[in-house]
Amino acid sequence: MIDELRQIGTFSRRATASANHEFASQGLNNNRFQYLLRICERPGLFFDALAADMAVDRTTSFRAVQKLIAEGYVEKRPDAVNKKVRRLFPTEKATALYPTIHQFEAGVADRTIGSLTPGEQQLLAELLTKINAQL
Amino acid sequence: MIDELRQIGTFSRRATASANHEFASQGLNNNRFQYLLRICERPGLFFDALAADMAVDRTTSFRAVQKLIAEGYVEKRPDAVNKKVRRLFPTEKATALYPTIHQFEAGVADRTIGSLTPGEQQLLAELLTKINAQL
DNA sequence: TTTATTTTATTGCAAATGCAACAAGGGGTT
DNA sequence: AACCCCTTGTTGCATTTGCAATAAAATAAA
Repeated sequence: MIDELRQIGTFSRRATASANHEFASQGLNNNRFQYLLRICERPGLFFDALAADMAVDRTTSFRAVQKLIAEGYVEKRPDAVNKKVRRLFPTEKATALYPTIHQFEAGVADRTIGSLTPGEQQLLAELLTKINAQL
Repeated sequence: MIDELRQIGTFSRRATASANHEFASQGLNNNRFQYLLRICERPGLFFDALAADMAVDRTTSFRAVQKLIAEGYVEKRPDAVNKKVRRLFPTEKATALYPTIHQFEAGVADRTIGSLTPGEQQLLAELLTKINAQL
């Protein structure tokens, strides 16, 4: 079982490294492409929810998003009712770039998971959901 | 398919984060527990082979191992025939600690992948091998 | 053999990471 | 109300990370 655990790790590192390399020229390396994808897909998300969602360190996530804000990809707006939360929204610049990043991610998914039969893909999804629920 | 890709990522991060936290008190955080496991299991491995094996950056791997050497976990020895390669070996201190780290990793594997039936585990291993071969 | 290319180890440097801590608001209890 | 705990955002600081570059040995090509 340890072997599966390690295979998941190396696969994950290889996949994210390829996207980081791909988007480095646009300042979206260091997993910033990932944060940006999530903010585009769930606008209004706030800092800690984003970090929890991605299962990354709160402060690392915070600073990555701060950089996205500084680069003009994300806008931070105060919540209407809760004075503590700052909601995150993609800018025009981000929504314009979103299809490209999404397509790259879809390409990786297609070249890897797409090599499985539809039945295997379905099965993989179920197995991943099961094991993820244990952590 | 993108969802599976992301599930693999979050699962991987959660799993490695838990081990990093577990062994931080012994200076084996920042994935150093992983490097150490591999060196214990394949003594004589050299720097670049280790990095390629784990699918991590060469220099990051190099410095992590340098720290393991500084902390007395690993010994670096010149190869007999090839003057370029430095082979890595676990010290007494490392071999003494190995069972504990291995057991922790096995525990994570058991609590997650162990929640699947034996048939599902076999299937997961096959699916992971297939998708890993594409990267 | 000589030259070129690849492999392996290593360092410089700027940026990212993550633990610890803090501030301040929210929500619950008494 | 007053009190306490939890949540959310934020910063300080030492360490880690990773791109780029270098040196030197090995291998391939000429």
